[in-house]
Amino acid sequence: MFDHCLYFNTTALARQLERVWSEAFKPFDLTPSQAFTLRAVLAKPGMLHSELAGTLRIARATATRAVDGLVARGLLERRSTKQDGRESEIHPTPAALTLKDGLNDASSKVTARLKDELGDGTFAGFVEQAKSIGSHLP
Amino acid sequence: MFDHCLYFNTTALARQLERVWSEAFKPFDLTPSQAFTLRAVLAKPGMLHSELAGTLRIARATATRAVDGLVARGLLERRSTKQDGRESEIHPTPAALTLKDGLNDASSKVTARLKDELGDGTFAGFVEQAKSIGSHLP
DNA sequence: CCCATATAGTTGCATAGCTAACCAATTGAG
DNA sequence: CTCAATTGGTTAGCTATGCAACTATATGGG
Repeated sequence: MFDHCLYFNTTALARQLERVWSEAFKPFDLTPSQAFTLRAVLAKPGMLHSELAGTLRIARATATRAVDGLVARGLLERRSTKQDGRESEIHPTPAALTLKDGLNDASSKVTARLKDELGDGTFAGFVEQAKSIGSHLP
Repeated sequence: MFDHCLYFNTTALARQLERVWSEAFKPFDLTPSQAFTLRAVLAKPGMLHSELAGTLRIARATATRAVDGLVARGLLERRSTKQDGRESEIHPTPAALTLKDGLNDASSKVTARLKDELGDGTFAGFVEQAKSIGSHLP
């Protein structure tokens, strides 16, 4: 019925992938959103909220809530900057640091598995196209 | 940072497309989900909830709620079937019938515009790949 | 015929996302 | 220097989605 619809097929695929990545991060008891938020901060400790929103391509409000959740879980903490009283830096706690390699490994593993199952070229080509299409949209 | 991640890029694109299609259906005061639900039922009046869930590739519970919303808006109605007391058919109301062509036109228009902006081959190829990847996932 | 099992749909609870409106701090034009 | 405009972040309120547990109705084996 919506066989040729870009919206329909992309959103449906996104929901399927949500399930696959949920499974991958389940050992850490983190959802994909939480895991990606954490990975972003672990890759650049001290980043600001707006920077996180940009990195994750989500709205600032959503970034606020993602950080709230991980602060409550004891994995992130906020520190206000000296220079600008509006900003606050996001830092991983020691507990988060112990997860860093595991999270990155879990991601690599699921990626490698899918590349294997789908074919390496298909995989990379699709991701490139997704980025290219996104770059043409508002 | 997540430049080569299938999950990340697909979900990010899905969110962008959500915005584009929201705009397309705004004249009808319908969200994309509502519009697609309605289009599915208009294409096959009397379909059952589980069939709708299958068509839209969403969970049955989500289909229940989508129909709830459109029943409240006076666009759909439920009718229990004679044969099986568990089932209920979903039918468009007369109000919904007047929207049918408009909705399908709006979809065609946004699709045509994107095909034009992205290139016809890119568009179709991407959709095919999305379906193919989905078909390899659980 | 009756109970165990299966199926259609619903409900409860939770997550993630958005926009719009807001607060607080900074900046800059006059 | 002061006040208007901007900017970083938060809050409120909404939608869509999922899973798990539930209700109610069939159905089929003994």
